[in-house]
Amino acid sequence: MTVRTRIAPSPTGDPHVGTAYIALFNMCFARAHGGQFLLRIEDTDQTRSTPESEQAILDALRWLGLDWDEGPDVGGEFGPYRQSERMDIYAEYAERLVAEGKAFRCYRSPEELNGLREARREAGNSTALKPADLILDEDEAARRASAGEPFVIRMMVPDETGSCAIDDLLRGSIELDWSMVDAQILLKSDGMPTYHLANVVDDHLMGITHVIRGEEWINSAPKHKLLYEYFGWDMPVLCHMPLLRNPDKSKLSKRKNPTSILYYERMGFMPEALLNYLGRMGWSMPDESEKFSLEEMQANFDIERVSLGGPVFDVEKLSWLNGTWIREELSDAQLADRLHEWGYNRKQLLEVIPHAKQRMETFSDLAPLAGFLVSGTLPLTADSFAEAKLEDEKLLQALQFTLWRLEAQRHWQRDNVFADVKAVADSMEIKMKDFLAPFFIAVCGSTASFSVFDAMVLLGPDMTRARIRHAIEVLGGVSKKAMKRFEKAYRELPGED
RNA sequence: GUCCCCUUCGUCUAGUGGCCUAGGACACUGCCCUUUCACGGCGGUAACAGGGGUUCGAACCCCCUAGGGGACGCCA
Repeated sequence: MTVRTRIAPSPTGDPHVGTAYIALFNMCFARAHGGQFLLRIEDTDQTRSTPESEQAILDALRWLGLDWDEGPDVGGEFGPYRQSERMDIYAEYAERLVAEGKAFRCYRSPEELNGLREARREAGNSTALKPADLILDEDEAARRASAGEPFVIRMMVPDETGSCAIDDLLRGSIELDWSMVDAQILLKSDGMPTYHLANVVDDHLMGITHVIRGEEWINSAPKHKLLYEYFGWDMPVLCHMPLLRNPDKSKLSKRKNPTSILYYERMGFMPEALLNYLGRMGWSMPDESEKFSLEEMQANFDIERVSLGGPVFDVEKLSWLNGTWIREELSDAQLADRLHEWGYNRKQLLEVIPHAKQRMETFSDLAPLAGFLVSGTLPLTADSFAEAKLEDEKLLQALQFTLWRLEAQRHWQRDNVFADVKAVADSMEIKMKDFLAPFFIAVCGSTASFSVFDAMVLLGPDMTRARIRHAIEVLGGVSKKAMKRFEKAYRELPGED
């Protein structure tokens, strides 16, 4: 048995807990059956992945204690788990399907596609574009081809009304209507494969026998099944895990919850405890114990014990669990080592000292000056913001707008963070000095601190955003109605789209 | 809107037709321990979404309804 977790770097480079969640279950499943557990990095979208964001994910998984086997090298210089630069192997497979009439070149422009979808919608059909919608007559196709227009390769799909049966390890047989299945793009106009092609080709080449992935993939399973049939390959057994949820039950997202593994590390959670908690999401030990190690989970793993309701990621319970790990599993000496390793080491001290030194008269000044860097959620109340000169609505707006802006920031460096904050201040026509006050309080816990931008950089994106989010909460939060108003105002700000 | 998945305390879950008067954990709460706060110990509040079947018997099987979620991209 060989299973594999496919990893997609997020645009911001944050390693997502959902990735670790899926990886954990893949790994336990594989190891419990004496099989292999492989990783595969998704690298087909150049706008998303960078060497740094890929490395960040691998590091985060290792930090959690997850390890993977060295699988077959599917074609690259980057090792077994990493997709190669030799993307041409996918083009070859795509062309093979074209030659066999199982895929076709599509020269349609984005505008044409929108028009076609609109037409289908108006006709009361699903918006799934079918080959019949897309294929141009021979003359036009030849014209565009000779004009050198960009094209993609799409797969042929049935235009019938029946359904496709997909077998899921946990859910049994699922019937999906062919009407919902569009002529999926296999190869993009830049020559890169989409997930669907790369996924099938890689899995075949890597000898994958079981695929455990998120529930969000159920709907594309018919495409994958079709591709296996087209290529004449054996299809792996599919298993779709429930999705981790926000407290409001929506799919776990950064906007509503800290989702980055880095946040939990920064917050001071033990990797063992975080992994343990992830293992309790939708799964239970046969004896229902709450605290267990990765080894224990593997030893007792049974995929049948996965429950299908989407579990809400509850930081409160995670905190309790982490507490039990600290108290029950760590000797005093071990805890000292962990603390040192975590945030009380020379390297981290050297990062703070340049900012703290000028403000110190005695060594004991350091803790009040820099304590916020080794804190989690700051103990703030609405009164904490009394010093801020902004009126309530403006204050919330300033925090919310900046938070949105920072959520989109992909390069967490001082200049960029500064530019983001400044941009919002300028567009709201608030003086920087007044604008910054609430951020000092939200991020540093006080207006008496060194540069809030340096603080944000030292704290990292996840902790910074979590603190701003927390500030908004203690200030009473933004009501649904106000949120609508804010979103509108935010869009209308100069410099925002 | 269309299709798919899901539905046990507020949350994570046990439960695979009789062991269920539905068990455990977090949170909340009462008491004990304690110079305080925690930790720990002992209690408490709290759930089978609703309606129809099947069955001697249903949280569990089937159907309908409702609710939640997901998918409908040259993102994964």
